[in-house]
Amino acid sequence: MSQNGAGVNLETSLGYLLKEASSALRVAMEEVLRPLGMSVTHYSCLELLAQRPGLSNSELARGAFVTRQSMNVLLQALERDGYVTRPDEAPVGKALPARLTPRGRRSLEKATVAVRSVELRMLAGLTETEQSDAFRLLKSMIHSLRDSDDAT
Amino acid sequence: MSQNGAGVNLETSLGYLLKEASSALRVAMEEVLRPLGMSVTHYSCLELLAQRPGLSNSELARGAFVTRQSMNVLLQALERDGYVTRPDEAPVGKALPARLTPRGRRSLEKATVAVRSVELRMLAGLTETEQSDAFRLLKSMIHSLRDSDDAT
DNA sequence: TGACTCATGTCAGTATTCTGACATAGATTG
DNA sequence: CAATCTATGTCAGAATACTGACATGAGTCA
Repeated sequence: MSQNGAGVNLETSLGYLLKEASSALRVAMEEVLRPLGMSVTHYSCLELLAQRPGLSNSELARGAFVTRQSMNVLLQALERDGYVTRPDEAPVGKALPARLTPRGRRSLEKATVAVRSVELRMLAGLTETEQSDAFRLLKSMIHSLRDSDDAT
Repeated sequence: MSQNGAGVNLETSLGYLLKEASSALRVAMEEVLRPLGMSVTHYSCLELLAQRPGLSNSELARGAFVTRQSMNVLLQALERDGYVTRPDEAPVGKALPARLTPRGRRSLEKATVAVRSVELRMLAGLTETEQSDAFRLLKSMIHSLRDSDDAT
């Protein structure tokens, strides 16, 4: 149409499409989590702790793709409300291993069902083969982006 | 490892991987845009206007995946700083068609080059066929997610 | 025509995330 | 052993995006 020479055509840009897909996923997740009074980061934190008990604040932050400062704010709220517990002293270093309380686990159960339904909906039109293709392609993109993060 | 029954295994979840890829892309874009004093949303707005001159605030918001209120704040700043112009009166309805000024176009040029390099890096490990596969698969996921947005 | 619905621009306040900064614990290195 | 580096937790302030709300213009419909 216009200046297509050095531009990034949004219609054909995989980056743009990636952002669009991620946005659609986030919206869909927020939609099903809102009735449970839970944000996406909130859910991510609980899910991470369920699958990898004892993760520290910084590890949770990396797993949820936010800064450790942001995760700290969330974690303190979750601790205050009794969804998560952390020891008063670090067993080693400064990292405090966090764990779900029974209440946290209970809260997560409903959310997991809701999020699972969203993921299934997203994959509805894809065959098993296409799903593993998508997995492999995304892995490759992530790897390429991270690789030369320093070597800029 | 632990409770894999009804859970969403993060290691094998396409949703999680999608979020990871999108996060990596955002980080990489912020990295190259920061020296230009430009945020991702800022760049998205200019790029959208370059490719589709005359888009309204609401249309730009949808294209950049933010609310129209957020885009309005950005757009007013861009207008104040002389990157964008909007007519005082709407030619039809209330929508004000925005356009890049020469200064906005000049500012975008450098950013486009930077972002293009990120996108190329992301696709470095993929063949042409794999890229169109990724495109098709992402399109399918987006469609599936949007389809039943209302029918919840 | 008049009531209704819908999309838009915009203001205000809230919430969330980020950047900057500091102190501390462990590992590395000379 | 001392210096340095890296990672961590945490506080504070700034930036960014969001929800809520209101008024306005255009289309629909009875």
